[in-house]
Amino acid sequence: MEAYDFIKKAIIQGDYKSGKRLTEESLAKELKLSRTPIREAIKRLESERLITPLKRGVIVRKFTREDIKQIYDLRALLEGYAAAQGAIERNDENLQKMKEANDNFRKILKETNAKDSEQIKEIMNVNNNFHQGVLEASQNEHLRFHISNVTVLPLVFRSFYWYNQQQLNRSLELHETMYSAIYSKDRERAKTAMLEHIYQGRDHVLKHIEENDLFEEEEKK
Amino acid sequence: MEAYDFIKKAIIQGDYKSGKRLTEESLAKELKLSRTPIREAIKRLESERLITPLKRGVIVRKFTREDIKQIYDLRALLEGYAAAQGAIERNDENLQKMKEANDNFRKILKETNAKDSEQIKEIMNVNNNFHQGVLEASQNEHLRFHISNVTVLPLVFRSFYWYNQQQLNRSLELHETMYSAIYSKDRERAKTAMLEHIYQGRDHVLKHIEENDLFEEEEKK
DNA sequence: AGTTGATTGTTTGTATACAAAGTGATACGA
DNA sequence: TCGTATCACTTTGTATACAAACAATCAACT
Repeated sequence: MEAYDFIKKAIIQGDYKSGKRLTEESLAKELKLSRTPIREAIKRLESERLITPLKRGVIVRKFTREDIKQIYDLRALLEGYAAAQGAIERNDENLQKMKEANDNFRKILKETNAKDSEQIKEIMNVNNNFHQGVLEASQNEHLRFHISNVTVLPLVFRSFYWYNQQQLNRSLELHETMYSAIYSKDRERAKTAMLEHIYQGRDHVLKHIEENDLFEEEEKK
Repeated sequence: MEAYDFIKKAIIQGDYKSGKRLTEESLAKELKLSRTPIREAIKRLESERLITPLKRGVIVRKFTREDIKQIYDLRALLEGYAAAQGAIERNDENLQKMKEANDNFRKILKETNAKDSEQIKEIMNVNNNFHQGVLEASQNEHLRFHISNVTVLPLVFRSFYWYNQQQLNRSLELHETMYSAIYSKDRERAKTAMLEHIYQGRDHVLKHIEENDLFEEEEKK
């Protein structure tokens, strides 16, 4: 369990890069554990598809452009639905959580113009809290589970590092639109804002990896 | 791997019933394996949420009415989207597969009025093939993965056992509507038919378990 | 009688040893 | 030089042993 959390975090944060080979023994040595708990962690990560099985051992999963597009489409579908449902089902606690996240978001953007890594972590955090709030508002545990599997990808996680100030402001704006829509039980407006927010993220990520040529192309035959 | 398949199948088919305690040793004895491969299987099933971890060991997951509703809502969302996308992205191979499934479906319904368990298995099979075809047509691997995790639940799997002839006919009808909609690239009609098909399934399952009082209620405090 | 504590047995967590299977390198022959 | 066979090495798969955590039972004390 400890091993699972450690490896998962390392993958999401990009410490273990795409394509990196993970062998049980080296992980065991690094985490000072035997191979047994490592094996369990690997099996779980495999079924979450964060790692790819080879004929022999596993590597950290590689994502193609096509993957990114598909994943964001899926995310838009799921989170759009969550926003729409949330607008109907939300309770006071949910509203509270969303509001708090947005207040903090605004505070962070106001206080500092410096884009240091501390600020980015805080932004990732409030962004996460807000989405969490929307999800909880939807009152659908299963929806929540599937979204969390879609959101956890390294590229999604790291995307905030490449946002500029204007994009961050737009994000906050959309969060606040969502909040007010969910508050006033406006399904459609909540959904629309969520979709724009997510597509903003998608375009941003795609552009970033295009510009930086971040994809090692898959092997050509 | 072998252990994983075996246990998963047993759960889906209902051989291991909801709430059944699974201990590593007894499974090891039953499958004539050591505990190690059993452990891996259990970890995977846990992350697919087919089993629930206890403080000590695991049990086959119990589903509540609320679970069923949420799962079907999710399935409608995902498969509805798959149908809509499929109507745009489908290729000849996809169409072929869907058509074949439906032809077989019709044949099965025509040939036999007897509702024996052999027929039911065949129907589950063609139904599965058709949905598979729609999924493939959507050309979204990630969508496919998530749907497969939603569809695999015991109650969903077994639902065909309780369909009557009229409901089966209606299912086929909807399949054929979907096929023709996807063939002629009619997004909306494809989606609508899929939604009706899935909600038909949901209402059916809910009614069945209501009538047969299939839920042991969760413990009351 | 009811509550608490100790004891015993069961089940999981972790480590390790050994077998099996894949990978790579080298040497030999065509 | 190229291909192939063999051998050594690495890495995973499985079994098993032991330790730790938990559960259940029973007894003793209030």
